[in-house]
Amino acid sequence: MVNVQRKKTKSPNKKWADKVYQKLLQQHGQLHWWPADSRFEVMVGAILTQNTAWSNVEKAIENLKFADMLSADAIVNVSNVHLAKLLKPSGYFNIKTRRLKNFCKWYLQNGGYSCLRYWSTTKLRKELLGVNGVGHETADDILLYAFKRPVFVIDAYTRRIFSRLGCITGEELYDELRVEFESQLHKSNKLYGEYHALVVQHGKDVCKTKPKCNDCSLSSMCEFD
DNA sequence: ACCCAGGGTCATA
DNA sequence: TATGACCATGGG
Repeated sequence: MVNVQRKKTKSPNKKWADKVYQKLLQQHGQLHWWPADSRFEVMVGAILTQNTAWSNVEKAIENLKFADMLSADAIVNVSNVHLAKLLKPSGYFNIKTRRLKNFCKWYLQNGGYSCLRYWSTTKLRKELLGVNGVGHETADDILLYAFKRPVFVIDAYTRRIFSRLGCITGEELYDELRVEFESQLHKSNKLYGEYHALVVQHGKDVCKTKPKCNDCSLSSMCEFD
């Protein structure tokens, strides 16, 4: 008998994800994400919020609502210049015009939510990533908050906060981090949804500055070795 | 005036 | 695989 798989994964209990969640929840409370009136609005918001402050996205979404354009049919049929005007406050309006149309075409071609809801999470993610303008985070936002799939969303705040805590390096590939969080937490779209909301809220409120997190309530948890 | 925000694509090496 | 340029508004 040669070396039996000595693969015990050094630290079986790297359970920092749950501890940090409890801390964040205690500090910020339930946030009830994603803020939107419909699933489709979630999807639109996920695309418009790319590298953009949410306050600016809200203005663009209000424009779409006021113009009665918050539907896939309306978006694919309107001219690019007109759509770009509505999206203007969210920034990158020319690019986002194309991205939003790309997404809506895909959405309609596949029968909309009533058909897509039956797809597996794996297939949905693969197809979403095939839409030009939809990357990992946008796809997972849509999977989690619009399709209610248990998918943990990774964003810049996640990397910043958890690398400061010493839990991760911050250089990991997107899916590596997603799988790491998902492996530590029970598979629940409610949990993942609240968690991501808390991460963003904490990032905006507390861990704003780059260099260090001095006055951070999580700093007491920096002893994970 | 400067920095950043709830990213992603494309060209290049 | 990995780096850099580019996209553009509004608030601090």
